[in-house]
Amino acid sequence: MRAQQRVLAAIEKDFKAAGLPPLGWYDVLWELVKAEAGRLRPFEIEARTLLAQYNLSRLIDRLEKEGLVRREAYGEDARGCWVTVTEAGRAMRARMWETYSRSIEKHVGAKLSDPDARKLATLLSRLV
Amino acid sequence: MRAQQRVLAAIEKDFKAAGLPPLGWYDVLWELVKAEAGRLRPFEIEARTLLAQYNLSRLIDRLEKEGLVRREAYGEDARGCWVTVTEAGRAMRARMWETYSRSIEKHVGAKLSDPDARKLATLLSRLV
DNA sequence: GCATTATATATGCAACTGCATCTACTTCAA
DNA sequence: TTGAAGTAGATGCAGTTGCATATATAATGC
Repeated sequence: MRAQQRVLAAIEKDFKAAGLPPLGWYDVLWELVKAEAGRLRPFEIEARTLLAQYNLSRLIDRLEKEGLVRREAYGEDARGCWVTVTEAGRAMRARMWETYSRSIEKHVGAKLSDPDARKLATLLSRLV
Repeated sequence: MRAQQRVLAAIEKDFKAAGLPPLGWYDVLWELVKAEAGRLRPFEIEARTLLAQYNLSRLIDRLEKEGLVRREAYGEDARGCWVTVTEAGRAMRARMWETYSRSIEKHVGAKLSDPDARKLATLLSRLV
């Protein structure tokens, strides 16, 4: 818990210093960029990111307001929608990754050898 | 990040199911119970728990409203105060520990051997 | 001494979260 | 075919957080 708290705080701080939005935005944008056609249903994003449904719904509001994603109709089921990443969204993800990757390297990579990092990942994976 | 999120959510869920307050309360009460005379200055709690100053200030408000701690004057510096754990606070900490310890065992202990848990702790300690 | 700076804690406000519930569909079963 | 139950997503509200700043007191430099 302590380690997570420290590392997360350090990364968020780097993001803020770079004038970037919160880290949570990255996860959603990244899932969308990875997805086929750059779009997913909200419930798919939910499953991939572990965001709560009501939090995701509002996070999409914020991303949409910033023009990083678009909500589009989902034909086969009128209840649903697609969330599609825009060009601005892709650009923002790329820009965030520059800071993020450096931040991960600084706060995690620099403190563990590659075998140790792998060992850590293995141990943690048993908890999920 | 994922592992922490999952484990924390599972523990908070156990707390809720047992009708207990949030996990954060435990940390503060435990620091106070461990401390000499069952009291600490807010900034000492802050350093031990990694809570932000403004969050701690309001957490103490909530604990005080529930009668679990008391704010008392600190003679040598009129800016400061003592936060003292009450008998009700000690009882609550003990009650929380019953759920907490079982929860840790269930969500962490049961998934790692003792040597693996030690290894994990060692690796994580390098990140803080 | 006295103004400046630093420290300890609190607080107004805006943003975010959790919870419960709502709306709008879809599906299923008789 | 229709009513009950299920699913996708949104939202009102209360509680919590982060940020900036306020308040009160102490320490420090000149």
